[in-house]
Amino acid sequence: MKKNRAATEEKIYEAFLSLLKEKGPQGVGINAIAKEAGVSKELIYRYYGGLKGLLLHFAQKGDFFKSLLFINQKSSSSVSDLQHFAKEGTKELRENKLTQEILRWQLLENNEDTKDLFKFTNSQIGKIFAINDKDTSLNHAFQLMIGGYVYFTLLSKFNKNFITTDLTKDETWDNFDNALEKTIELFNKE
Amino acid sequence: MKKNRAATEEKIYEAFLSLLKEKGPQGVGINAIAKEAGVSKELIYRYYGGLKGLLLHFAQKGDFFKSLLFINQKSSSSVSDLQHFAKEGTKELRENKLTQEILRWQLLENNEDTKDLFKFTNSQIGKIFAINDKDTSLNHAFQLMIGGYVYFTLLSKFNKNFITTDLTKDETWDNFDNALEKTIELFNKE
DNA sequence: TACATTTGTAACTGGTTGGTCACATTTTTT
DNA sequence: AAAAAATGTGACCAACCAGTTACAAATGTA
Repeated sequence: MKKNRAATEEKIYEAFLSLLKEKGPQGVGINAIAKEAGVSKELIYRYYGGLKGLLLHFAQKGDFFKSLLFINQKSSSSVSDLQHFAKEGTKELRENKLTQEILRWQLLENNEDTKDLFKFTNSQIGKIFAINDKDTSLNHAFQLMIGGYVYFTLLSKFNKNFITTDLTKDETWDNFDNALEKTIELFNKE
Repeated sequence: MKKNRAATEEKIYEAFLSLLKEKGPQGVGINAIAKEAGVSKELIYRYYGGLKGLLLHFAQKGDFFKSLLFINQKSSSSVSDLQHFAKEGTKELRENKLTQEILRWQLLENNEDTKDLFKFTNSQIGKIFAINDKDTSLNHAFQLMIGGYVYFTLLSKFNKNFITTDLTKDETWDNFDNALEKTIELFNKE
């Protein structure tokens, strides 16, 4: 057979991304990655230093959130800016499966292996939604609603509904977007 | 040794509850439960029909949310009622580890075994927070914020922070409560 | 007392996990 | 060409998993 380390490393990394996207945190094990990549698992240890090293590589490369980098240029301040960030952010969140699975991961564990990955993800999330540390009711309400958006997005993978709300309908997400927008507006008016 | 089926069944059930509360969904396996109960795992199959049956028993007995039953008497309508439900609900949610782990579970899977359990849990959550199916901005905003509260509660088990917000401080949760309250107020005023 | 039923345990099956090892083959260097 | 280094594979290990089986001991009943 042909031998090509660079290509093999790429196959392993792509297999990891693919599995994380499809199966979530539970799906990324050494055996599963090796099988998906069609390669001996020994090479994962040799080239990346196991799953731990693979995660570190992932965190440093940081090519989740790729499609969002255009946003975090300006520093938000005005109300319409905040509304814009919110709308763009929620849309992206719903479409980016990889990010969703990392966020799901944070609800399951946080050990030495995942530490760096989560740290970087969080800073990116903060930028996307323009979340600052102002101690205002609006900011707290905003964070709560972003958290809710994340929650419902993750929930929708396995559950059709939250109580009576149908998470599969586009209308539901439009309603959430509008409620978020209106809340910002109301807080700003008073 | 002494033989006592009723006592053994209780030991198994308590072991299950204990493991779910401490270790979460990942912690409740047949072997772990049997070990925790100090009993042969065969008995779990014989008395409950395995994990599936144990979950069914749990769902039917429904003694999570025990401490909340006093709430869901009245049907919410007024603004102050909604605020009251929100405040009591969030407080209870933060204190009830068992409920938290079931909610976490819903983010991981939803199969034939867990179906009934989740169904019952959701109806209880709906009652606690007096969530109805009115198609208003306030209702959507409210649901989003309750979702956020659930998210941050689950997140706080493994993560100290959400972006810059310290989830370990009581003050943070007070801020969330106040923001929730104020949002209801603002929506009602306009 | 003798037999049947219930309660309980321990061992075993077949499968999966993460991790390591010895070996073969290809590529590079001398 | 010969030696050395890099690349890749499959087997192996110990630990775990769910589930089943065979058997022992206690309890109930005839």
